[in-house]
Amino acid sequence: MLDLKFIRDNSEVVRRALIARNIDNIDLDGLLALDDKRRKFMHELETLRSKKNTANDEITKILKEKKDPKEKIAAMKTIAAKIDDLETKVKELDPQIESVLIRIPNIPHLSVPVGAPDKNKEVRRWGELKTFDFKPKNHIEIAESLDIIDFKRATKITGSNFIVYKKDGARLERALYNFMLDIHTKEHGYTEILPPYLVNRASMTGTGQLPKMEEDMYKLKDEDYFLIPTAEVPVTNLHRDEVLKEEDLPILYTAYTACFRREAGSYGKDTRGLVRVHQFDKVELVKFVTPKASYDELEKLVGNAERILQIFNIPYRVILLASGDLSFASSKCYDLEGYAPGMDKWLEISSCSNFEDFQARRANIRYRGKDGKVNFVHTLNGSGVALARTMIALLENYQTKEGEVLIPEVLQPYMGGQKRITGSIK
RNA sequence: GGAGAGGUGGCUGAGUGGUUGAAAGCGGCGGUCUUGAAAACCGUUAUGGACCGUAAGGUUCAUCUAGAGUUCGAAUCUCUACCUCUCCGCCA
Repeated sequence: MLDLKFIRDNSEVVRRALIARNIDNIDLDGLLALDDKRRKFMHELETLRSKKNTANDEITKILKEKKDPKEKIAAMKTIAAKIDDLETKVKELDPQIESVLIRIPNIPHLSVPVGAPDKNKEVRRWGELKTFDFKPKNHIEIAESLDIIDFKRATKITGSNFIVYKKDGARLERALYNFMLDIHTKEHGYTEILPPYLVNRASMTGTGQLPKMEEDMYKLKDEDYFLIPTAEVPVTNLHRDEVLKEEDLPILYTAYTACFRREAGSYGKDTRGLVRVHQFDKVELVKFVTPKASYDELEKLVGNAERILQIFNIPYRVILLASGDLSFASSKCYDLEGYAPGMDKWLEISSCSNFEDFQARRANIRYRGKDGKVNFVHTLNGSGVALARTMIALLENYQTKEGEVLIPEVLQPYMGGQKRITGSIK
């Protein structure tokens, strides 16, 4: 959420940001008019309240002198009525202002290219595309022939775009997130968190998923709880309504969770296989940092995610997202796209964002500086990395002519020393 | 699910209708002392908004989980919601 005062003082900056994001359903002038109206009421209201407070002090004094304050009290009744009236008016305005304010996205950072997604900029590329002396299969063919993912039965027991991992598929998945968590905690300095997969409305609002994306979330019927679309939500909200200490920053968390997304409206695109599923595993990285450090921390965060792909030797490119492709709460975002030779596609495997104080303001996450002043922290997060699509990249990059899949050396200890997936192992 | 207790500042915790924005302690900051540190002592220390001022600062309003109500006046009384704790029940 942006600061209303900031919007008031920088309305042109906000207007440009909305245009850059190609958002046209925000009535900025309407908001400013409402704000103006509210401030006039507030001024009047505060004057009256001041009068009230003075009069109340006088009544107290009269009572102490054991006299009768009857006249004063009668006079105060009229003022109290006026105050009531104004309070009602302000209370009518507040939700109107709030409903616009909460839908205004974050301002893109100056380094973010302005424009539609075709303005996304590749900032670097790592690794060599693998060449095969046979026609590489896609992950669906591989998974089915090795019997490590059961697409059909997943549809039976739940519905379309769910998957069942089995045998070495399930084992590899488990190895992957264990390995990633170990790298991030032991080598990158993150603290491991295993949060709830259900969160309340305040948490979803705090990180910016609500109210805008409610139709993309799974919601419980009997409680006002949501299935998390990413560990970002519970982990960032860990410090909601808290005042952290500057000397404790940066705080770095990593968490493995399942992620649940309805993907409403995205049917027809990438619906086969593992690319777009309603439930997938992800290891997430979350940072709470001082404003001064946040852009350096973003670069480090991207580096931490890249490290995983480098270890797996998966070729990837780093994409700086243009303003039109930026998620609601983020100021700047890098996507990591890993190459999947079987599909001959670059797949988004990680997304690393700096939210500056946008989430912190919504979720009220602050820190006390060494000078004693309290201010909003900056929050960041990134996937480190998303498992389903990493699984695609691994299966397709590590496949052999014989139809087996080699297990990257670093993962072998996590799979009991096993070196390859042959399909014969139960 | 049943019964009871409770939600107060960065933290612990006092306060049950009238200078209480809120005692005390801890923590933080500044200082005295010290070669330095600790200890001790002294001082200081909520957050947000509006207005005035170049600024230092000043004036003022709000905020004791949230919302509604009673009252001239609410941290304090009433109602509702949410949350926490204790005991009982159920349960992996």
